[in-house]
Amino acid sequence: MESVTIKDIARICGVGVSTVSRAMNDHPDINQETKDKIMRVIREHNYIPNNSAQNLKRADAKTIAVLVKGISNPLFARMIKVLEREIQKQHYSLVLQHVDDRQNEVDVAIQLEKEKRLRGIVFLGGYFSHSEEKLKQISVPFVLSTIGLLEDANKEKYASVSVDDVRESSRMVEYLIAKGHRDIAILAAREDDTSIGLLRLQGYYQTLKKHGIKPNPALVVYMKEELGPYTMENGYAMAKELLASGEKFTALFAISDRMAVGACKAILEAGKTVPQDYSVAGFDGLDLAQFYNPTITTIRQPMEEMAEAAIRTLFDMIEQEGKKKHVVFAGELIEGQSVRQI
Amino acid sequence: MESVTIKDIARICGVGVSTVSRAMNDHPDINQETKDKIMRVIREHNYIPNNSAQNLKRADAKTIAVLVKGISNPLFARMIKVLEREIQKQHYSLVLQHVDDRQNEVDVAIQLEKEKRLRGIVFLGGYFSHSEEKLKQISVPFVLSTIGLLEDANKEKYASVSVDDVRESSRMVEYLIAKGHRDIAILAAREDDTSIGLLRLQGYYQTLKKHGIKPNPALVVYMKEELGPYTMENGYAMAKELLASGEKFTALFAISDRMAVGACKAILEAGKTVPQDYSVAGFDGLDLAQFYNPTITTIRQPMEEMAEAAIRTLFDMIEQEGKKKHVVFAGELIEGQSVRQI
DNA sequence: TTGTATGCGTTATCAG
DNA sequence: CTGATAACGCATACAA
Repeated sequence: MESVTIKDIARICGVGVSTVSRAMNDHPDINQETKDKIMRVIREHNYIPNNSAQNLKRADAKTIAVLVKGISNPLFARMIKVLEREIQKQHYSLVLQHVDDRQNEVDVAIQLEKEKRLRGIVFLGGYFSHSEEKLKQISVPFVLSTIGLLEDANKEKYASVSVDDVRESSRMVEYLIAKGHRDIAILAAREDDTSIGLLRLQGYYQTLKKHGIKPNPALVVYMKEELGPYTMENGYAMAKELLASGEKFTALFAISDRMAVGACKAILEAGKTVPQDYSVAGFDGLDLAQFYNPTITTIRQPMEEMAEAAIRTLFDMIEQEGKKKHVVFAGELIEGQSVRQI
Repeated sequence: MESVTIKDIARICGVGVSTVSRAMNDHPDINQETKDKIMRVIREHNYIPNNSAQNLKRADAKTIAVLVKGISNPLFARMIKVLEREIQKQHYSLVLQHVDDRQNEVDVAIQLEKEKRLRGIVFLGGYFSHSEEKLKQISVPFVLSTIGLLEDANKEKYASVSVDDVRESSRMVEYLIAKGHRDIAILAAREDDTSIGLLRLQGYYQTLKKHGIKPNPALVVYMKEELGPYTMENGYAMAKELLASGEKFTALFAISDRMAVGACKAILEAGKTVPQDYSVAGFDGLDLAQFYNPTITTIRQPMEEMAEAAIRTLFDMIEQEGKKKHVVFAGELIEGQSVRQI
């Protein structure tokens, strides 16, 4: 079952390998007849060029890579669709790479850049507090998306597209306060989180402070490490714990929609209802929020627009070594039925 | 920003390239001192071997590929986790490939097999009515999972792991009938579906027939092509249409949990409730079914076990050109709160 | 224990 | 228009 190579094709056709190569790659100076013949033989023999050899040789493959951290994150599915479309439109090819939870996305990027001849990289998700030294190793333009950017990150190295997680989180807490809530619990990320989870928590604290509400540590619940991050399951466990603590609160802000849904289940199991007994708010704007009953009040992140901005920014950087833009999108508060005025 | 190659490392260390290669690949016969030195230089210079060159050269990389069709399918996330773990345990490496909706998964597999030196392939999802000729081109063992296998498929070529979609669908319809329902609507796949969608629909028809219930074509709703397959959105639109038709029914069987949730929303919007006015059943056993309110009665597919069986079967085939097993798992009916006795 | 040389499958650069 | 042939970066048989 040995693979057929370009040499085999050349031999069969009685031509040189370079002619076969020309036929395949639509080179201009080749006799149409020989080309047709070669292409026919290629098809007959199911010949497919070895991609590794191509990558090794080709000066420039016009491919851009999309690295996705957290394949299960439903937010990304929509972004990937957009990226696929736009990249194809620019006649680039796309290589989609899944990054394992344990893997470092920058390492993967560096590796991939050696392997394929990348022109640019889009990072989706992941935590981005990486060393200057590591970042320096990736030599093509890259843009970070939906990643929490801490203040001290070295922003000259790359572009980014995101929402202001502090501000959006704040927006939601403002809303809850405007609805009359003062005892607002939050289902936050892991205590050691340094990414969007931390930013959203900061937004929470800032807004409470602004309104003269003293934060109650008992109302801040951190994610369970042993459960999947941002999942319904985790939100359920967190809310369960919160309710069991007996601490008084009227609103619950979950930093993801999935956690919000999990929390709702915990509340229902406690014999309470949403929003009569507890108001619940989420974050992300997944279809889940809109289809759940009651619909979940949430912050919608404009994923499609963000994906478009990300890829456009990347192409700008590729075509002209432009400065690194940092585009910040505004989220949108979607009022559902899960929050009530008190 | 030119890449550093093995030659550079060799030059810097004052040794030959083969020595560097030996150092990296843990070859036995190499002086520990020179090895240490080489490894230090490698680290200092952030050298990473070019994977394309390795693939081109290496006789055997012990890698197995997992091809996933439909990245947004939440069922697969759990399977992939298992596959990652098991493949690592066998000291193989895993390459996870996303297959676009428009791409043919067999083509992708053939391509990938040329590029990397695959030892085996796991297909997750996708429609599998492929030509004998195409299948023949993939020369390593492969196993299909959670894919609707039609009767006439040539099963000698590959192994498979799945649930019996006809039977499981039938199981649910039996259950609904036992609960006193006779006017059972179904939210099915696209009318031209030839995969699991068709099988589940067959299970529905068979069971109705068995119980002497004449199928009512008005109660069979097909997926909207313009909306994502198996999504909440699609289920919502389908149920909306069904309700608007005015056709009488007491139970609604959606062939995916997400569609079931979408249907619930449509029912609620019509001013009705689940399960008082309409009973709703799903399929898949996602966490969504369990967290929705009411919890959705569904057929749970044992994804983890199926993934384990799939990879074990694959390794069996790799190690000993064994016969192609076709493992069929039983689903489990999970009773939720969305179906009532009438 | 180490270095040199060859080839993996392509593409690109040259002469014909 | 076409065909040798030299890279691409690495692993390995073989020679030292």
